[in-house]
Amino acid sequence: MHVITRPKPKDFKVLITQLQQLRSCLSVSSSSSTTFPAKTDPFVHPDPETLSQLLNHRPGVSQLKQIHTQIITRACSSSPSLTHSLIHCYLYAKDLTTARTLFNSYPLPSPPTLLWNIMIRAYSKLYNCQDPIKLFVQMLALDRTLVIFPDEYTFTFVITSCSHQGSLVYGEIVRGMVVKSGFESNLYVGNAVINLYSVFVKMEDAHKVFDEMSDRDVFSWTSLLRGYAKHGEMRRACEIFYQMPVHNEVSWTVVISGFVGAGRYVEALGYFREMLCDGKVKANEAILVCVLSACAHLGALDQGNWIHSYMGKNRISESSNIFTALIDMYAKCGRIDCATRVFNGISRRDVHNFTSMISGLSIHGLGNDALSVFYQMLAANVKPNAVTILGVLNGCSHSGLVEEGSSIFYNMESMWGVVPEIEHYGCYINLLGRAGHLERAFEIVKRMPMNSDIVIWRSLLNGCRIHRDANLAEYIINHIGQLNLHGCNGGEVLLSNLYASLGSWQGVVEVRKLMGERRIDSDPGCSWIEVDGVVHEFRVADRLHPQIVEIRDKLKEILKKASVGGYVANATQVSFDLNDEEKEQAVAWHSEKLAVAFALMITPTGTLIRIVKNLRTCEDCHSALKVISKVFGREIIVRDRSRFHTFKEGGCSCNDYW
DNA sequence: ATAGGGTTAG
Repeated sequence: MHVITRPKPKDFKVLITQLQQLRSCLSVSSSSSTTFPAKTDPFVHPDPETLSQLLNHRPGVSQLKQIHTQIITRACSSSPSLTHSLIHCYLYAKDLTTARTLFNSYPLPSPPTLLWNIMIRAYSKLYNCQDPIKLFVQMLALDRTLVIFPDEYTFTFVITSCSHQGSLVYGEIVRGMVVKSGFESNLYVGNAVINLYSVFVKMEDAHKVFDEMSDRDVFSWTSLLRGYAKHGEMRRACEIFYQMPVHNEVSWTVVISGFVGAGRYVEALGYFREMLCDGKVKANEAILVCVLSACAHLGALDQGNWIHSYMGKNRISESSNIFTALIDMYAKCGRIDCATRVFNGISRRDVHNFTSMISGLSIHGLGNDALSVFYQMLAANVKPNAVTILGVLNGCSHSGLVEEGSSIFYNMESMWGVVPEIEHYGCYINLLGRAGHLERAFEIVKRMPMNSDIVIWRSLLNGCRIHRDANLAEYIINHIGQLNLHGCNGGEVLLSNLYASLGSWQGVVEVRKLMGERRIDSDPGCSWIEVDGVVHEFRVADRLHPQIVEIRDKLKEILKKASVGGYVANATQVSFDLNDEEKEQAVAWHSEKLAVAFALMITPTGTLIRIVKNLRTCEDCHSALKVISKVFGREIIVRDRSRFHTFKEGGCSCNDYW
């Protein structure tokens, strides 16, 4: 039994006085002033009717407990209507435990359907919780003579709960009952079913239910839309989006986040702009978080800045999510100073805020700062999560902080309860490999509790490449061969790059042949550059950009000047998705070089150039950009897949360690 | 009553 603290009589007096005032205002009962000073002192012993009315005013937790105490001491806790109100109030106050206790002690024979429904709904909001289904099963097991049956509300909540907790099996069982009982024609129930199928990407089923519905609303459309968007089927998603009769904040969010999830950031921003032009829907927090994420991925600083000021003007509340997204955006757009300013302005920082800041410092190669924010976080009693640890380890890795990284890696489970996943191993192995502790790294790979994946091998081989350890590299390649890892995409690219950097052209040719047979493509390289608020996208050997001919000519000219400045083309990391004639040009047409040529072509002399790229910068581009920064007197900031490189006067901020 | 959002190693 739960313990209820006795109320302080004084608090209670205030409450009852308030109620009396309220009654007289509403003139609910003109006689109330005469009934109160009756036989017993109402300040100590309010009657059940007063208690019931007090409950109707949605009291806060402490008042609620006082009323509850009174109900118990006045011996009216067996009153169904008072229990009913109490349960409502405890759920409103988010105290599910007490609500459940009351529910369990509900006077026999059974709580009415309404109470079952609100209990199930309350649990379904907890997401990862089996209780809605357990309750539903209990409800079904009731003696049928009680005439307590699930209704359309029950089904809506139970199915929603199945979607939340990822239980398609239960969902389909419940759906069967829905169909039999005829409740599927109810709009809310039907929508819940569509959503269920969409969450599990069973789009044929979702569509079927949708098509057979007699009436649909924006929820039906949005649930269907979300199914396609989450699955990355953006063509279908857009079709549905344009068929919808109305668009609201949620439908726009689903489309924009769908493009972000599919890595199509330019389109995500395009839809955001369309939403603003459309003018019917104002951006809210959810949409801005998505859009900031798109800006972060693209390095679209101008648009990110615009959104930051838009939030100020439109008084969008600065929630934790927004702070996290802003820090991430500024950090990934190269403005670690702005990210820090946002971070410093947060009064109560949560895990996500800290994590975003730490990861941001790490990609800027500021390992020591990342570590100090991490320690600051621990001092503030904020518990790091799996992502936080990845961020710090990554920071250590970029700055060669082997001892600090090791200490965090070996203590993460005991100190913060974060079990090392393969990502953490990958990060740690990367740290050791880069720092030249190749044997130690390899030992860990062999002792890991899980199978190593291609990322792990790539980290190790990258270490071999940096420290020119051909023996270990060969050994690892043989090892990978035995593990038959060739089947997974990325393995082939890795192998061919490695053979190439070891100078084994025989190996390169073999792998390339294999890739051709299996029709394996490497991820196409892609760079973005924002000029005057417009993001330009360049792909390897791009032919799509409207000014591509000019850009190519400009690039030839640039490389000619660069070679005078000491640049020598280096094709050891050529990707092999090109044919022989294109091969010699392959390095020359890497997307970041095209982007730089474009920037040199259209931006004023001396302007800073900022480029974002989806893959790692190859050695050739890295050395070319160093020379270009000197020859053309430009600072060039490139964010590649793993970190920032600031090219200035012939050098790079990463000190060639990446 | 039912639909939407952030950080994530290389």
